[in-house]
Amino acid sequence: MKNKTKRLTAIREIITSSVVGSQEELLQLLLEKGYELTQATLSRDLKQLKVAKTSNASGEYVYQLASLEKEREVRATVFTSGQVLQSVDFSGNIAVLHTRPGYASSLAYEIDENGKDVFIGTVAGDDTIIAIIRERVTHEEVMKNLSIFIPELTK
Amino acid sequence: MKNKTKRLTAIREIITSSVVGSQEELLQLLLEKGYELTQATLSRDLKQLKVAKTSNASGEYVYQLASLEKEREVRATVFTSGQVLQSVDFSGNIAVLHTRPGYASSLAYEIDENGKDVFIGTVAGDDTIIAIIRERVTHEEVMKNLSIFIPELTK
DNA sequence: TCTATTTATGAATAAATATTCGTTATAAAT
DNA sequence: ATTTATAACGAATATTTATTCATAAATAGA
Repeated sequence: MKNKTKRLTAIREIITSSVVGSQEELLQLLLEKGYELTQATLSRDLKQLKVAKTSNASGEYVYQLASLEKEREVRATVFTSGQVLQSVDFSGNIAVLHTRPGYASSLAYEIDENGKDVFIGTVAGDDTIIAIIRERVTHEEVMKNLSIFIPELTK
Repeated sequence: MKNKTKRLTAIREIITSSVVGSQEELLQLLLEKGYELTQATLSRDLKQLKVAKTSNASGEYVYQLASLEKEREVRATVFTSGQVLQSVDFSGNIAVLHTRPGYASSLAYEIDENGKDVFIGTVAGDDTIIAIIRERVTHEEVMKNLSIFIPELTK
């Protein structure tokens, strides 16, 4: 059933981009997007997606993706947007990476996760990452490593 | 009403330490602990605490603290469990210290205060500290210095 | 292809949860 | 102290959400 997959994606999009307080409300939004389903199905969908109902700072009830799921969404968005990493410079055993404003932390997180072989650690500001290169690792190796998980460098 | 504060704490404790699938169930656990209240009050408490109802990997419904609240809980635990500093790596005259997320600043502060003999300065991100080692100070000396004020390294 | 099994779904309903309304207690102000 | 406002709460109920039961569609196996 191909429709279900698309519907689940639509549900994710809706609840990440707007405040939805009940299944009836969400159901309405889905209907407007052309998805025909009942509250029973929606309840099952939400369970499967691990959507949580909680309250926000304004004291309203809201549906939201479970924290882990949400992180993954955000990360995926950052990566696919394709303009995050803007430059890489070296000075001895230090690499300085410039990113779009605000993106340094999330990129540094990825580097921490995937670049342990070449870096011993990173510190991120707002648009700059200082990454300390492991001893005896060359700049070429660093670039190669970065290119693995950051498409922009392949160009 | 002093009782409410204690009750809210009890609710937090219960849902972080066990799987609770409904308010009725939670209500029962609270009664066993000596808290007398009705489902109506519990519903209000959960809203105030920003407790979320979601589903876990086993396909059950569970109540859990909202992500931010949860982080705070975890962090409090960390302090008392003595696991802030997680690793120390060196690359030439630079030491990189990894900490639990969010702890880099406070640890860097301690290092600045107590490590002037071995470091000329530090920069902290969220979970990483870059510390620049004074010339002609060995890695051994650095580790010895760190061990003075960070219990984990003594082991 | 034909049968068996799984998956998806809606209608109806059960179960769970939130709110309304009224009351009592607590605190603040004069 | 008396009034006024605020917060806490339960009983009843409205609302919301999950599940049961039945059916149809898709998938797998022979």
